Amino acid sequence: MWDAPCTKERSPIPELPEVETVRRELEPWLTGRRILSAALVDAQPGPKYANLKHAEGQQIVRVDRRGKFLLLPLASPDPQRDGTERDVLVIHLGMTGVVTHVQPAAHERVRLTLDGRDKTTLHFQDVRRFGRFLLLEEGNPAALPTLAAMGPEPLADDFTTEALWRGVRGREAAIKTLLLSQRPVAGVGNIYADEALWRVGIHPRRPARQLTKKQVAHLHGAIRDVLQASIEAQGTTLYDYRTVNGEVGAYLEKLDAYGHEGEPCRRCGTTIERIVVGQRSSHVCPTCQRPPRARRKQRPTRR
DNA sequence: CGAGTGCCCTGACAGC
DNA sequence: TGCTGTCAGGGCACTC
Repeated sequence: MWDAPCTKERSPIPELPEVETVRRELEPWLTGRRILSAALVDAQPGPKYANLKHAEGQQIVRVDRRGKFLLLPLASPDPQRDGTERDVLVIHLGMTGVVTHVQPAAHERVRLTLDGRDKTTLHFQDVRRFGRFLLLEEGNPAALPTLAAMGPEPLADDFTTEALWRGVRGREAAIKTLLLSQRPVAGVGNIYADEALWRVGIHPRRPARQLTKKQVAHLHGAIRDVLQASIEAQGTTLYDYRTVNGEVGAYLEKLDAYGHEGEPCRRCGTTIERIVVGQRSSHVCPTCQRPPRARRKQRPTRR
């Protein structure tokens, strides 16, 4: 079981599997509902909550997901716009975002009222305000640059080894930094990046251009495996998380690298280290994941 | 354009 | 006890 370093872990950081779980919960609730009102609660207007008023009167057509973004396309009641222009309600959970029909005790940022008979209020709670809840007007995807430049969905058919290879080939940046950019593939966050890299024995700091095509093929498989397994597990683990106060084992036990600093590597027994890559904490086995040669120190500038 | 850095924000926790 | 400092991290603005 876990020693002290892990007991302070909080609820899971929303990555793709968690967001997909939320999407599946929202879909039957929200599909077809009309938004009667949209309002900020404990929040200041700003780009994170842009154009919310435009959602009023519109109908939620679907509940989609793109990477870690929830996308709710809206149908306008205006017949001139219907079918041609579509606004999209965009929700990003950030670190602490929660969408619920239960009134939160604090930190509610956005509230929607919906038509229908039950669960007619949607609350967006976000303690740390890293999340977003905004309306994206069609034709303005540049308002969310990460979404606009996002790579293929990791579990979709177009995420092939070849696609990942194209996304990382020749790049100088550390492979983990590149994965977190969402550009080679969508939805990979800090936890699953560490997990996938551990599985294939690639050091997170290794410049992407140093990877062989075979390594990229393995990485491609590992990303899919890790995310697929997590999605399958989330149905129960995330639910347990919400109901069993303080219970952390079910979630973290599935991970091999993330959160295991100071523990033996499950493959070779070497102590897992925590390092920083691209200003994000990273967990590596120094034996399985051979570090790249230290960068040559720059010569001191002469004077 | 790619790569790197700092910032946002708040609660949990360590240390004194 | 209560204060101060540190940490966590997705996405974005900014610089070079």
